[in-house]
Amino acid sequence: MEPTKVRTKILSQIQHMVGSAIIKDRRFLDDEQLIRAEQLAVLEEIFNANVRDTEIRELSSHFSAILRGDHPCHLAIWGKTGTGKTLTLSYFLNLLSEMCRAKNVPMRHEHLDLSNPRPCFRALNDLACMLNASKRYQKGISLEEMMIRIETKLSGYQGYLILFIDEVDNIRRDRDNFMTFLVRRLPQRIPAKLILVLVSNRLDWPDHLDPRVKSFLKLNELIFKPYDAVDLQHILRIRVEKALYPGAVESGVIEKIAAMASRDHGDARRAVALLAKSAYLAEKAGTNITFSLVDQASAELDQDRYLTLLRSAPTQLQAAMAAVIEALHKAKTESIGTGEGYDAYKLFCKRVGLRPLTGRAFGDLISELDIYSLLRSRVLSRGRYGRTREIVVDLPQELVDRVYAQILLNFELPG
DNA sequence: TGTCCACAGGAAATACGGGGGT
DNA sequence: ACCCCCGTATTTCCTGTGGACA
Repeated sequence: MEPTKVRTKILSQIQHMVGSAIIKDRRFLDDEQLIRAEQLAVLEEIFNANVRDTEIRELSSHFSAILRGDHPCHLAIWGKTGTGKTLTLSYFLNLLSEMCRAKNVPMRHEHLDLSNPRPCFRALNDLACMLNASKRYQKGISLEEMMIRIETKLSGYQGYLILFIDEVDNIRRDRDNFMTFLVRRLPQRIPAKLILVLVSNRLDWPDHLDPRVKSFLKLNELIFKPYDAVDLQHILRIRVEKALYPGAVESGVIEKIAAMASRDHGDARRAVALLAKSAYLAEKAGTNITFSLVDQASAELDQDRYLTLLRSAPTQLQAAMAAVIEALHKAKTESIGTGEGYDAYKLFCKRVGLRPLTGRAFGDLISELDIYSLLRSRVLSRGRYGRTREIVVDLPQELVDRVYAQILLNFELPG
């Protein structure tokens, strides 16, 4: 047999034996693993399917002023997570900067990503780092100093400067300070033509802004609508094509995933995550992706969210959660009050050698857990028996067990 | 109707870890 | 080495409160 034939034969045998292998390139199931260029390539295909058409047209009309030498005003963009704000914008800005270069219009753009919350100081520091105006600091330098460094660095630049600030409302403290700097102070002190692109996922975002800043801020608004089921289908098809072998997906599955995701939030990232999880399950089970696997994947994805959230949570928060679970278990009732929770917490801390916090602080931990929806708490007055928070954990028992086990693991305790 | 429980939750004070300037 | 500044976490201190009970 000639070599190539052997090759083909073996390949086809392997193919046959691993007939269950349905994933061709798993990187395309996880954006984190794609390099920037690939992400943009995927995005381009999505745009080619006329998804996000209106948004891109609006962006173009907003920024076209630059090519004419005008100074467009700032831009506020609103859209929920996973509606492609960040990617669309960076795609667009890259394109724009190419055009500017071709036409000899000086333009630079920077992307400040605040997707995890940070205080004003860190945000400024990050900005400074991006502009090479300063090294990375943890603490210790005054805000004023940081601002001055940024200004000095930019003092020689005369062209357009587009600052793309992602998730602005994630600035926890001193947001007004930060905004005042960007909106009022910076434009006055640097020669560049500054255009801010402020992205947020809350519609009411500008409302709790210092009125003085707000009146100063001339905004153009652009809204990213959540993807609808049809958009999501396009997006998923592209992924399926790149990541899976043909025929791996049973008919109707894409439609189902798209429908589920668009019903929830229209979040493309979650749609892709659901596809990925389904594919992994299918591969493990040695079948194609079926309806029931999608359901299963969806359930597991929900649970994973809680577990990863908890894994990276501060120890005190984990201790509080474990205590609540224990107390609830011992009480044999649906709910417990803050006092019982706190007692259990102190006990738990003693067991794992953790210094217990005050009752006051414990209350805050409970509110935080509530925000993460790991538990539900509401204040309840029991008349002469005082006021307390009624704490309930309304997660499936299986998940509660897994959460508890995970916490014990983190404390390196035997189950 | 008033009392009083068992906390909630705001504000200010304090502790702490880390860095800069000199 | 010293002192001061910063942001963050926690404590301390405090006032407030819905309703069962007398």
